Amino acid sequence: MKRDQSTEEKIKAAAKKVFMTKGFDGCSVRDIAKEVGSNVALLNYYFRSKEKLFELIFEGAMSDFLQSMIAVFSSDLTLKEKVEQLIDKEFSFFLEHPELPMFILQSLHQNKTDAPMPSHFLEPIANTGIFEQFEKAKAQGEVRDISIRNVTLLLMSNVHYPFMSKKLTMQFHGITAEDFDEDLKKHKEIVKELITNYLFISNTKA
Amino acid sequence: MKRDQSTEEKIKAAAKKVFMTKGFDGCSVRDIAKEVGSNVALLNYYFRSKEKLFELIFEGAMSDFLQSMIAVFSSDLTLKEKVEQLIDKEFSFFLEHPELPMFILQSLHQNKTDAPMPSHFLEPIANTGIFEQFEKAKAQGEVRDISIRNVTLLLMSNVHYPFMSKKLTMQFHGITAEDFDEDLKKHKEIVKELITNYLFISNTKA
DNA sequence: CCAAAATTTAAACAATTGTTTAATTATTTC
DNA sequence: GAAATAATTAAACAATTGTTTAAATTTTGG
Repeated sequence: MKRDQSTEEKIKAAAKKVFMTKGFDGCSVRDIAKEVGSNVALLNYYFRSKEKLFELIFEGAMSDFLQSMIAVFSSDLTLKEKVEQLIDKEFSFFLEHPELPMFILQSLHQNKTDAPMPSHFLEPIANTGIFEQFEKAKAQGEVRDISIRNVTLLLMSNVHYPFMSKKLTMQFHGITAEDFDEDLKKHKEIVKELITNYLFISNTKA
Repeated sequence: MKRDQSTEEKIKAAAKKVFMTKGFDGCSVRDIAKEVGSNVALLNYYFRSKEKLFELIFEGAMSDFLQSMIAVFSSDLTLKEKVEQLIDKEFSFFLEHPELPMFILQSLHQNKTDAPMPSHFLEPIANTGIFEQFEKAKAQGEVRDISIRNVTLLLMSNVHYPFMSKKLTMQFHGITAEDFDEDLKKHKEIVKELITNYLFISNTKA
């Protein structure tokens, strides 16, 4: 029977921190144990292996990653408002979890998780009816003729990439982290205007 | 004295392939040796250590990464033409080196290379006069009032990210690699229109 | 309070890591 | 062609890897 709930949670928190910053290959189980302040064997006592622990962390991260979209989509707003809100919400979310995009994409890239994305991640998004709302707006000529997949790629590019490219951008321009954060704010506003201007046909409210 | 130039090159090629796909932490020197078809000791005979070998590969990758920009910038085109050409060229370049953006950003992210970007990477770009051309166009009202850093972030986001997000996007939409490649082509055209429309004030040719 | 169960630990496991050594093979040089 | 040099190899190095074992400690339940 569980004696102390917080031990398992402490390990998960430590694993999340370490995996997120160093990646699966970039850390050892002893790194995580040190972060917890306890023994290596404890990790395998609660979670059966480094891989199992990672999968757990990854799933949680993926969940967070997608969750931030759902609230916006299931609200009662126009499509244009949803796009604007999505950009706002995603930016403030990633400001608090700046390592998330890199962690997700890198883990997928190196097949650290082979399974296809579980439907319990994707169904909630589909269930918001956002796709139907988009197709309807397109049919009514409120929205440019563009596939939802290309809209997604456009949004993700402009929302995820900046948080992955901090080091590159700072080195490229020779600027400080503070400078970069300023650019980030500006970028958000640019992207909002850029994308809504492009997507939505003027003189109608979608 | 060198007996066979191609041995050193074969190791570099193998190291590039392995590092690019698996990352520094994701592979062992024996993985590379196996790819070469020879002994581990040979790697340290030509390059002193795994780290030194990696730094060499990384620098080459970064050089390629930036090189693709320079040709466009130093050409004799209008700013708008340069932006359009840059997007075209970058896309065809990354179609041939799709792992490059992920490799660069991931390596920087995990401080696999600590050194700041050497000036011999950045100076050639500055020497093309692209920055001056941009500021001039801005002063003449041909270009929207936006910083060059934000333009860069915009371009990089839309050009680099798609190649990093292939797995995520495929899983997210449940599509095949062929589907994704189609989306990529479309994305390029969208981005070209999107960005030029946004940057350049209409009824003038920048 | 005491046995049983759950938790935590230290220690050891074999396998793998990057690197080095020393011996072998191939090439160059005169 | 023989001595010298360069290239390549197999083997071993100590350190680190993920995992397991078995003992110690703590908590639980009667």
